[in-house]
Amino acid sequence: MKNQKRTTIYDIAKKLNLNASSVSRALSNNSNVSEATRKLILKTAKELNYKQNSLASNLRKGHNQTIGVIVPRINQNFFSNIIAGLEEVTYQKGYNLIICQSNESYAREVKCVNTLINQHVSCIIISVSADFEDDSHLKNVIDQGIQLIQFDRVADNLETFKVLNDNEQASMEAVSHLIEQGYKRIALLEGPQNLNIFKQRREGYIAALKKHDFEVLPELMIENAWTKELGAVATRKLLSLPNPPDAIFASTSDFSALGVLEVANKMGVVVPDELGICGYSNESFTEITTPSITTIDQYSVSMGKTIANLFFQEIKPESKDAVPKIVSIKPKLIIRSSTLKNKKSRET
Amino acid sequence: MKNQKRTTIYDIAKKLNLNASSVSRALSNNSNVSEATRKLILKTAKELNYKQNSLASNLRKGHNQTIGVIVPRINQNFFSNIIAGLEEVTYQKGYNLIICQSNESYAREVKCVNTLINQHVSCIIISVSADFEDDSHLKNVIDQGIQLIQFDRVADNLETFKVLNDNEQASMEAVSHLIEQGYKRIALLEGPQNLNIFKQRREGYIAALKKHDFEVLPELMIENAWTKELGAVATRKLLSLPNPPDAIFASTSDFSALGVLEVANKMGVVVPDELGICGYSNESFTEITTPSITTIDQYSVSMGKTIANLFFQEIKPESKDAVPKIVSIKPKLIIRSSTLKNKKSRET
DNA sequence: TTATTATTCGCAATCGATTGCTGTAAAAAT
DNA sequence: ATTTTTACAGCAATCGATTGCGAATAATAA
Repeated sequence: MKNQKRTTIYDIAKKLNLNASSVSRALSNNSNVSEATRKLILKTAKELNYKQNSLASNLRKGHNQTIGVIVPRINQNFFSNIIAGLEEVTYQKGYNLIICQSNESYAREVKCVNTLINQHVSCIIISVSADFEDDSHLKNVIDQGIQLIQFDRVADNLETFKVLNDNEQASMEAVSHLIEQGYKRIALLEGPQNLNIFKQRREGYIAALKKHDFEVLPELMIENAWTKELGAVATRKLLSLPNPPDAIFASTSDFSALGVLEVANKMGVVVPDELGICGYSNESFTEITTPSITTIDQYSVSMGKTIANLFFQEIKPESKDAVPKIVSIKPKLIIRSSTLKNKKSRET
Repeated sequence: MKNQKRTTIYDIAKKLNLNASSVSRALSNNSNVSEATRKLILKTAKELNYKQNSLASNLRKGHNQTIGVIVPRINQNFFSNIIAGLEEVTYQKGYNLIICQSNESYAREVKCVNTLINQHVSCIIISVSADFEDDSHLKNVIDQGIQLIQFDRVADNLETFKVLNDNEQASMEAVSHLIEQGYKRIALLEGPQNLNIFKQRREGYIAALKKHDFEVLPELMIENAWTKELGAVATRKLLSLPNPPDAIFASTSDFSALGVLEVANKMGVVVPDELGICGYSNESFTEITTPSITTIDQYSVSMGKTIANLFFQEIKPESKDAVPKIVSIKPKLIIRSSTLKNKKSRET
């Protein structure tokens, strides 16, 4: 209870008339210690309630069983699942996570990176913030000899390990699905275009339209609509067009899709008959709205595990020259009521 | 890019023909360095891309700007919000968080605690796991001179700082609300009773019943029903009783309340007319179910901030003898459609 | 000009654990 | 019985930053 100093290997050594080096060896299971003294050391270590000082150990050994993680927001489903997945794997390997959130701020992201560099983490896993500006801070990570893994939102030009969702493919599938359901004018709610993921989703949208010989109409593409509120605003605007859309693909998030749904319900626009809605992320609530919302699952927990395994299997063993690798995970379209225009005809 | 050694204060010192101590002083803004040399040092530090080694610094200074957090599950709404709140405050104070999840396992919780002790964190913030056994590992934290703050699920007998929800009060209000709405037979879905929070919620339930001269019926109290699936199972059992309940308080979580709702909908039991439902936690989905679910908001993000502030304001300034303090936060009953039996009569 | 004070900087110990090297004693081989 | 090998433990340097103390220089006062 007192703030007295913690017991060190020297305390143990002194008590046993040994040298600290022997204590260290005994505790780290190195050879060069007789079985008798090892047992003695372990016993007194327990008696004195010895706890290793990882700071000293890591300083001396020059490396750290710690991985830094930087995400925009910890309490966003996708990211908290990623972290859960990461933690699952890293824990088993005896590694710890230091977690930071950038709060979608570039300045703060830079600070987080620097803190983690100072901590001598052995790897930084990052998904960049929304107002991402340039990648000099990430370059710095590499320069300092720290492994870097980017996921989901990445700096495209930087050659690092990356774990990505195939956003374009997923987006294309979603829009194709809408087209197949018979929707004719499909609107797109977009996120900030400085983030690669939103660019890709836009491209998937365009690709799907072109593939089916649909026109790409700029007035149906609304930028920066990635909260529930902004989704609602965008929907009101879209539905009041002279020629309104009959489907909305909220490529930004399920939250904006929820905004769309609420406005539609309020305005008496029947979903899915008069308006199809598709979200992105498979947030838990999409399953239980009325109607339930079609969305895209990103396998976030398993993505977290993938990232961690990438580190342990590919990067760590030969930290000298692991070739940066891009792992692409194909998200899955989850089809629910909000886009099943043909449901009735099928059911009968 | 190379794995060459990082620049240290010695490198800077050598380049400028100075001593490392001066470099250290310059970088830490201590006095005893002339303005000229300080500027020179800062300049070359930037040139050489110097990054402090926090391991060395913390080892020498004997303390660590790091706080450890242990939660059962990172990707559970309540906990990820707590963490977000914590991070918000600690970041501003220049502190880092090391986050671990116990996965509801006591053994793993103990390991997490030990890791954090080894890391010499200055504080451990914990919500104990579901199969919590005894508090010796937490006592150990205190013995090692590390501050301990428990929140939500706490070891009652251990005198530490605690930040709690007033579960009993909240539970009582919820049940009272049900009674006022005219429900006559109110069932309770309970969590594991070795966790204080569930005990308190049970007591609130009983207190409310007694207050309104209702009988406490053991057959209406179902233990261990804290997932959606278990909630559904419990509901089926309850509704098939000869004298079934007309309201269910899922005191464990909104997820079990959701299970209740789905079973009711499936069985054609009208909510809220024939069955009232109240959950716990104010998960985001409770707002958008049909009908929306009455629940209890725990102010999780602000609770996280409260915890962090407790550390910085009360504990840190005088680490010698801060008197353990219990902060109780009153959760808020959020009344929604699932318990508004009187809605129609009111509206007319 | 000399004495005193204030600045600025270097020296060296320290935080706690690790590890290559050396020395000694015991065990094994000759 | 002597030599060689092995096992075990100690010595001391090291990781990088911090800090009390003292020395040297510059600035100020007398």
